[in-house]
Amino acid sequence: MDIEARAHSEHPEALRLWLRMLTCSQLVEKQVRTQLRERFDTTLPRFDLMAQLERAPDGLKMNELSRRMMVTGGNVTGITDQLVAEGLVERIDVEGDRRAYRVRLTPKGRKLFNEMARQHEDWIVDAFSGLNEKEIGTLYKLLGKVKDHATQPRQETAP
Amino acid sequence: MDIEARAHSEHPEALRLWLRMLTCSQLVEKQVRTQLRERFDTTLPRFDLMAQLERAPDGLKMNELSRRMMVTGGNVTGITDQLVAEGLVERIDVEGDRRAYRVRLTPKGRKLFNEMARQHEDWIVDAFSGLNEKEIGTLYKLLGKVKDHATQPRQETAP
DNA sequence: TATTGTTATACTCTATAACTATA
DNA sequence: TATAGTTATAGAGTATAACAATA
Repeated sequence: MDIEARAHSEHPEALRLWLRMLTCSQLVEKQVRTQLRERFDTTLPRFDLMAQLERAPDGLKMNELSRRMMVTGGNVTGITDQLVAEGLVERIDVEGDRRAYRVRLTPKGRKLFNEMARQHEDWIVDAFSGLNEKEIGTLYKLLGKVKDHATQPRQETAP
Repeated sequence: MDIEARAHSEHPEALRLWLRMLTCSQLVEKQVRTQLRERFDTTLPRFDLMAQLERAPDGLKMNELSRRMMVTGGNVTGITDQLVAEGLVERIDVEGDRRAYRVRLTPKGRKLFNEMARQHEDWIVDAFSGLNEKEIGTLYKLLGKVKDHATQPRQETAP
């Protein structure tokens, strides 16, 4: 097969799929951003950071937050500073490594996050209410394959 | 049923699905943005605008571009200005309405876009290469239902 | 009056790179 | 030297609102 024609136009389905996925994500994301701003005067990255912490009762180190949020460290510092100033999260010293912190929710932060999360879930359930349970499961499973493939360390050439 | 408990925690699958979809989109989008910057010194909104025009040989009016790109008009003006300055798109007067333009690709813009689109397709095919054809089709169909539901005019109350 | 498009502005989010302190 | 985190900076991306021209 002509090497130049390798993948071109053989898989237009993948392209159409991507454009549709992007549209769906943007639709839902816009809705969530707007609601977070209007109802809680906050932003998606701030909500995301608190959501990460909600699942980690002992808190997370900055580099772990950075990895999970898929943004570089400087940004996490900025968002954390805001949330600390509002008393929603706190920095805890790590024993045995005076360079590192763990960031965790304060009781106030946890309470606020729970309120936000409850409404957030409603918005999301509404956004996906065009699907039945089985379809949601199928979508979840297929996206899992996409994620796994994209997350796996690249190994383009033969072993 | 208790109204407060209406949707809460009854559909955690929708929430998990959304978080996974967001992750997938961000993974692919980050990859695309990086490649567009490194290889073509351009950005995703610029690419998106050109992609919209590529499908409209006669060009699109600003408000139509704004709607399709899901951003407000001022931003479209800014991106269009950049692309006009580089000779990639042009503004054409609309007969019968001296307020409006149509924006369309120049031959130079079309040529460049075709090059970008070919590589873009490779990146996308690679991103979804963890799925087989049937799975891509299923995913496409399910996301179509999500999109249709989110796009339909809201009608929360009874008719 | 309503619509098309532009201008001006402000803010969030982001990556990069230089930096400090500690390991 | 390497790592954890911060600071400083610049640019992308966005929404909002006021504005001009035309319908």
